[in-house]
Amino acid sequence: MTSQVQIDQRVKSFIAACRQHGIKATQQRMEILRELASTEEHPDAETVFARVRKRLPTISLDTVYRTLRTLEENEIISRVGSMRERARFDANTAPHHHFVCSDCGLIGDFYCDELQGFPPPPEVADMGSVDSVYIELRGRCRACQIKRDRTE
Amino acid sequence: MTSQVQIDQRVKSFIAACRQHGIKATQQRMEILRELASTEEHPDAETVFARVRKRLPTISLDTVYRTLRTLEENEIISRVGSMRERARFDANTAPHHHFVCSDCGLIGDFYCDELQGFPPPPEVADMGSVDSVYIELRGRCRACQIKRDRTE
DNA sequence: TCCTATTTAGTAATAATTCGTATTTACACA
DNA sequence: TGTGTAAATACGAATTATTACTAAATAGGA
Ligand SMILES: [Mn+2]
Ligand SMILES: [Mn+2]
Ligand SMILES: [Zn+2]
Ligand SMILES: [Zn+2]
Repeated sequence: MTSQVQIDQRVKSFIAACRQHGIKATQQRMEILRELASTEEHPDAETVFARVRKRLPTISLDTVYRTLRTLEENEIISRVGSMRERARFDANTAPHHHFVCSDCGLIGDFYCDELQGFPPPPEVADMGSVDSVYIELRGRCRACQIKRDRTE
Repeated sequence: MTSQVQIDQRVKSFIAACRQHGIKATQQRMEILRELASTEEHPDAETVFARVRKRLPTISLDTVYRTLRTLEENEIISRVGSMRERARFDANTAPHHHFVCSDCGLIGDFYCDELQGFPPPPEVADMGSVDSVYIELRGRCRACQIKRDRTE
């Protein structure tokens, strides 16, 4: 899927991005990014650690976690799902979706028929069968927008 | 928003649902459901615990967690966000969404322009500003479907 | 070359959730 | 209306992913 040339290219542009963001293009960061860019399986931190360790035997798990966070903050990689927050529960059984404020954690319901009856694209059928659609709109709630405007 | 009568009705139908599912309608379960049905704020386990405790002072946090899981398994309530245990990372920066197998955790990419440019409904604009759309199709991957067919 | 951000190692802290187990309780049925 | 029993609870302890200390070593990059 992803050729060696493409991966090398990605790492190269990462080095440029580091300069832009003012962070160092360390060996560890480059190898962690290379590992992630080489797979489509969306690995977890432990998996990345185990694989990068083959090439950089002294790397620490701590560095992997720290680096993944740094890369995410700089929007070089992303995280699947909404981990690292506690589980939130919902007794509303009507079909609906959520707006989530990424500053304060507010969760609001909204209803949308178009999204509700959305047909899964054919490429998904190849992967498996879908039994539910989870949709989350992420942004900043009114209150947090105001709060943010005041502090800058 | 939700009237006392409606909440009582919900608890009453929960008792019937318990009979259906073959689980016991305990005081704890009823109060936990009542608490969730009384709010639109999608509380976490600790919050439910704190509130239910006012009415059932001897309830344990463990019971709250266990009950929320039971209610979720019986599809009486739902969980906002992902229930995954470890964070998963992604170096694919192209706009895309995910198919997630709830049996084995497989995560696959898919692309869909209609979803991509989807306009947030007006009720969402009242809540705040949206900066990203997170979509996850949940189901069972090919391999897990086969595995499941064999064991039943 | 040299300054300093970053990594390492190794341990400890957190924090959400789950487990072990003795005890209690819901409820089917006698 | 009592009673037996599987299911559920309470409580503390355990687990697990992740983050936080530290001090000393390393290595980017100007
Ligand atoms: Mn909701
Ligand atoms: Mn992806
Ligand atoms: Zn907010
Ligand atoms: Zn699967």
